[in-house]
Amino acid sequence: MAYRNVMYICSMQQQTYLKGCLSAIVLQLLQDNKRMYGYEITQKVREITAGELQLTEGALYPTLHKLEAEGVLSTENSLVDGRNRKYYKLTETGHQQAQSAVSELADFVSNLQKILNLKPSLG
Amino acid sequence: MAYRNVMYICSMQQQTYLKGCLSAIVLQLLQDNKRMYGYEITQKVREITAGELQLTEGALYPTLHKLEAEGVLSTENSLVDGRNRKYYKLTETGHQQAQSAVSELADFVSNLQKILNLKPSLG
DNA sequence: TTTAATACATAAGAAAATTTGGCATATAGA
DNA sequence: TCTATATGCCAAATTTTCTTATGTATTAAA
Repeated sequence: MAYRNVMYICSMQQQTYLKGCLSAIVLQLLQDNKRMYGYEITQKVREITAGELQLTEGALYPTLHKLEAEGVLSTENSLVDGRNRKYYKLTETGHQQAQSAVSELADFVSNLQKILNLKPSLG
Repeated sequence: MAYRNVMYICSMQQQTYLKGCLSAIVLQLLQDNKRMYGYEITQKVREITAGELQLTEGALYPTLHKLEAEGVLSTENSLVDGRNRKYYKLTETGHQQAQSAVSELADFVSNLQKILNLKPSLG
């Protein structure tokens, strides 16, 4: 059985901050790429963040299933090199949801930065 | 009885993204301000983010208690205008923890931005 | 005197991710 | 050939964390 917990090479703390952002990250990636499969998403995030962020499969797949159940994502299966892949892409309504989720996340990030960059107050 | 749920004027979505960041936000504010009390923290965040982020008391107070129990924060009570205030400040070890937590959060924000700003891939 | 603001606190429940396990195929190395 | 690694999907139990809903109490303004 293969060793799975690659996570420990990442910052434990940053993983904590992921809470709540996972759906938005998935939606953003699916706006940038027409279709992606689960494993590909985990690798993409790892690549973009130079290994600093690692989506766990235990978190990702339930999220994908939930988004599909909500009608935000649709799927199509394909067999590649003898291995199954399940591609996800945004539905029509999914595109709208993705845009609003991503813009809200961007706003949140901007608010976080305001807090982090805050100069010491006098008093 | 006073009306409590001021939260509905904020973005529900952004509140979701808060998950996991609350402690780090508190620690950052306490690095910028020698001491703060709970209610003050909620108002400070509201002020900094122009009302876009609202820390709920139900989330904040347990977090403050947890950080105190961990030895990150210490408290002192004071009576102001007939009302009790519980001031929190960073302990010595708290300062170190605050620094690492905040820098990790900053890294996380930077990673999020990489994901959000990602240009569409070819293919 | 009722409402709103200030100020603390707790408890039940939901939401979301983690942990930990499972299944299966392909490939490279010892 | 045996093993580890990489690829690819999934689910259940648990834990963490926040939301929602209260409770208590003082001050001030309408």
